[in-house]
Amino acid sequence: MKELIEYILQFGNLNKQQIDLIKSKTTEKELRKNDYFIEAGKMFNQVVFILEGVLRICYYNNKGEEITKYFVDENRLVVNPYKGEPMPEYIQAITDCKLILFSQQDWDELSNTIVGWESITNKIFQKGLIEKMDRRSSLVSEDASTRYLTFLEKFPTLANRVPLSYIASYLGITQQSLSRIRKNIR
Amino acid sequence: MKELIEYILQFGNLNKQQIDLIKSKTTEKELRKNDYFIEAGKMFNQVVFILEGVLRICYYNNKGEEITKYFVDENRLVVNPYKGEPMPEYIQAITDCKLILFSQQDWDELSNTIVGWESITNKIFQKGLIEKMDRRSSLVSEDASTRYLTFLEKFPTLANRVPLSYIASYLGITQQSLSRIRKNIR
DNA sequence: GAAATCATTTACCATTTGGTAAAAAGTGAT
DNA sequence: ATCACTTTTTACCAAATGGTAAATGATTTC
Repeated sequence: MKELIEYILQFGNLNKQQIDLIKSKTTEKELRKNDYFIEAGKMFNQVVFILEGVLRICYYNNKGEEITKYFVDENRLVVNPYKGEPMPEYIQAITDCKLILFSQQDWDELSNTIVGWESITNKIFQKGLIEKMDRRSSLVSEDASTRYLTFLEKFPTLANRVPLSYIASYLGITQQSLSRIRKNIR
Repeated sequence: MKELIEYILQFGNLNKQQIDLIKSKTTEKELRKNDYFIEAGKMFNQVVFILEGVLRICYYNNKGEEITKYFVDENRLVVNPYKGEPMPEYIQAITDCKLILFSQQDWDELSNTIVGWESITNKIFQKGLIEKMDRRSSLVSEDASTRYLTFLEKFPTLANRVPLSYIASYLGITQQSLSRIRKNIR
């Protein structure tokens, strides 16, 4: 819980009362490895903070291949970018996870009590999007080896606890190619 | 100017007085084809609305190749995602352009007078980012032909007025490859 | 309108990546 | 330890893409 509060305080100041109010809205949830947290087509009306573990966002492309779009690990918030619409993607636990949950409603209604809450949540959301964009941008216009090396830099804690097939589809290559690349790098 | 106001009104309601205030903060600017609007490393403290023409955002990768990261065409706002930091990328006019400009300060200070302005600008910014992400996401995990076809769908007005070399680098392929792909599609 | 310049296509071959399949390595349960 | 199962690596060949260079086409300038 400390981690969550520290995370939020990066984006604005809060007093003890406000922090307690935020805490009072949380629930905890655990996921087992391979559990789906959200299925595509369903509503995702929660805000999620990852205490432990790794989630991935994935979907099926028009050839029916499962594509990993993004990874999210400890001390990050997962916010629904398509508020009010069904999720177009799956959210799956790659490892066992411990999560802190807010209902989207509670999360939004905190702005009725906490002055500046909307500004904080907008900053959080925007920073997340910009970071995601930055990480995905390097996946275009670089060859596969460079993409893998960049992945290792940008997700330093992930390489050893995520199946290679997920990393391969994140990088836009087959797992055979990724295996070859890993061999050449050694 | 009508186009700008219509654009903003998509994100929230404004009365005539507020609209006039917004209008009073604008200046116009024209660019010739190939002019750089912003150079990498310099500050970009403006908000730009494109009345006519096409801009591109580009940079040089670690191999010194010029990479087109994104295109922006008519009736879109260009907002600096790295407020307070120097721009890491160039913004260049691909065609002759007519722009409407706000200084970042004027743009931000409108929230002192217009209730809900911050909410409107956050929505604008977030929608832009989500759209950009959506467009760029399909560039990973699809083969080059599919990427080109997707580009034609997502930027239907651009194919005929943008040099192919820019499109190629946006798609992450050489212009020779793009030329081959275009030949096969015909 | 001709020359010069820039953009696009084509050609050739080298390199990278994909597709299919099998082998090897790792994991978990009994 | 063995078996069943999953993940990762390897191998082989086909297909796609890159790199270099030249030919064609389009645009600008004088």
